[in-house]
Amino acid sequence: MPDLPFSERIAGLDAVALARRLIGATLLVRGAGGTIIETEAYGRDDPASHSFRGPTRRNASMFGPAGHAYVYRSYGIHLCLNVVAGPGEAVLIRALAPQTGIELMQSRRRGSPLLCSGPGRLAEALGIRIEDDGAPFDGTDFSIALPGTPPDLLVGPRIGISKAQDLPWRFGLAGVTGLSRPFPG
DNA sequence: AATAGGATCTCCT
DNA sequence: GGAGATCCTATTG
Repeated sequence: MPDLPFSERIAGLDAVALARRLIGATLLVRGAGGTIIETEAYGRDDPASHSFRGPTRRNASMFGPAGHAYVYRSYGIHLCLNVVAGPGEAVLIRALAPQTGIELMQSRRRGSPLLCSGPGRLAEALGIRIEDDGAPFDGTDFSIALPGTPPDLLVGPRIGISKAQDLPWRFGLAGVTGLSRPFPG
């Protein structure tokens, strides 16, 4: 049984479906990574999404092919890593359970024990660069392996947004440490 | 434990 | 000019 490419395995999923599917997946970026334990979905007609007002230079890759990266600069300082779903839709990767390349990630994080808990920390630990915007998850530099069986999910409202705060579009892996924040409830 | 300020990019009004 | 899908450090209760 040949593996289907990642882009074909997620074809047709909207951001919410992809955000749920990515929990428990293994993300590797140039030899560093781990298990995805926290994601958020951002939709096309979603006031909290960068795509809400249509394409700009920054968000162009959100309107590009599904299964590629959308990397943007946050608050002028940090980078954040997303996986593009349908047109204008993406999934923000907010936390990993580190597994591979831990020493490399520790050195990039300058000894902080919080390696990959939070989108900015995760991007720094993985060595994400702004030039990675638009890169495919095809095994060249970026790869994602989806989990065999669906894990138990935590669901809650998204973090750090001021609009559409009621949507339960944040997802987490149940029973783990390392989430960027606890889930309510 | 909680709060406040700084870093300084991209888009919007 | 101001806000934002953030994080770190310092200071206060």
